[in-house]
Amino acid sequence: MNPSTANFSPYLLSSVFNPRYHQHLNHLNDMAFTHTKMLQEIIDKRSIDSSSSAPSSPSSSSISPMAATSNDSIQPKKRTHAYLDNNNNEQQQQQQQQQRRQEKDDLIKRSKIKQEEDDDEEDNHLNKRSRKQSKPQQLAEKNQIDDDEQLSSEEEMGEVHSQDEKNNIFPIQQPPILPFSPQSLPFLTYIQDLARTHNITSPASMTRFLENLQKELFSPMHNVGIEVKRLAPSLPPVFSQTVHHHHHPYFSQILYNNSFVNHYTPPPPPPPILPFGNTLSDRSFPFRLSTPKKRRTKVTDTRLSPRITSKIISHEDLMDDDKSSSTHSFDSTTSNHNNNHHHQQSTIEYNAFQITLTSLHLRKAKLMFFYTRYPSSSVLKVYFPDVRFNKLITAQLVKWFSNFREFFYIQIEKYSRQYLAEGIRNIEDLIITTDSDLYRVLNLHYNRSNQIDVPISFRDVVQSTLREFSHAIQQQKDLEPSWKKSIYKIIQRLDDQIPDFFKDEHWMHSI
DNA sequence: CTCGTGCCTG
DNA sequence: CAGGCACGAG
Repeated sequence: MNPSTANFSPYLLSSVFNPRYHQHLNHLNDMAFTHTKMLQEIIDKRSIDSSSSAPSSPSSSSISPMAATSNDSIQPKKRTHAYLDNNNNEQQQQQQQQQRRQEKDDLIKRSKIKQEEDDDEEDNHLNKRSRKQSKPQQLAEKNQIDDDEQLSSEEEMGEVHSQDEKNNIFPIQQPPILPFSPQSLPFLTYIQDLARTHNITSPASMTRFLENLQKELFSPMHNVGIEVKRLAPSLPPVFSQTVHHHHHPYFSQILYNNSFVNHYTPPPPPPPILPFGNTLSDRSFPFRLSTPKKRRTKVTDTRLSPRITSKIISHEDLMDDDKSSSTHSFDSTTSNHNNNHHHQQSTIEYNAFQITLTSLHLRKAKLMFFYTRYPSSSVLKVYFPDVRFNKLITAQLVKWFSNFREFFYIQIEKYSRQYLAEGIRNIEDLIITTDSDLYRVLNLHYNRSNQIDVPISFRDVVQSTLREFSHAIQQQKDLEPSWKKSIYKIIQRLDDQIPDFFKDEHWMHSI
């Protein structure tokens, strides 16, 4: 709106005034949370092993070793992470950290085995319930449920009769979800540490960092899946199920969509630290993405999110497309060890390509908007040849254009009313030039760097749209329920052919 | 019930 | 821009 904002530096715009900056922080927060949780789990597993093999924590509980350890593994979770958890377990934790460095490899194997045991334990309940849980609105809560079940089954595994423990645990299990609650602040610190560890001093290295981070989030899970299968041919379904459930196109999406890179302020020159990344990728359990989210209230909801979620689950194995029944692929791939080979293959293949839309794709899409406001999904597929399309991706792209349109129409309506208010009577007087405010606003939105040849046809479209809106408003059509629909239809016919160079990847990378 | 769309929210 | 949601077609 205000042309003067164009003079602001991108950094100021995005980091200070742009609310998306907060989203970035939240995403990073979540990532940090996940990582911390993973590390914590490793520590926990370690403590389980050490306590069962060596009497290192004798007095902590008189019940049994198992009960003691399961208790340990729960407490840190409640407090969101171990950094804050300097209570009774301090001694034990120090010990654990030392041991962890020394016997990292050993740990992996053991914890994997341990994981299998865990899965065996919770197989029955979890399996049945999650399958039955086809109701979409519950999927959002699935993570929560998983955690709960995880907790309870761990307890059962240790000692079921510890009702007291459960009671103690519950109140803290309901932590606040506020993005910047005191509890989540440490994660910002944590992510900074991560960045420093990865020697991030420039946006370029930041990119690498994010990429590595993503790999660490992805590949280990699959490696785990494979390895475990090797170790235990009779892997219970629930294990893979858990893995699948927490699959993350979404997560990677976050990594890619975030232009955090652009806003990142390099920290002071960091002292070299141990390669931390390996530790991360060493974890050998299916971590849970318990990203706090608003819970659904409606029961009737069957919308995008749940559906997509289920799609993710079913599609990550067969990225390519729909046709196959989701439930089938899900079950067979997860619970059947005869599929070992297949599973590996799909896993590898899955790791091989990008199933994410990058910010580059976004810019490209915006530029395409100059030509077409209503691209069909088939058109999108043609003009994004480097993208591995699945329903998720398609939905996202479609959503992008939907958002583009929204902005487009909102601006035009705004200016339309403005012009009318300024006393314009004759619609023919509404002429859009490249210098028009409206045009500049739109151009700024879809073509920030101004490095594309905006087709003249776009100017025509803007003008036409403006006139349609003005006309409708003038006629007070805007009082009718869905008066914009008819305008939309008209504008939809004005779509142009998209130039072929949009298909060229090289060209795309040049923008 | 699934799926695609549009609105509107954060 | 992405999440959520209501609605309607199939």
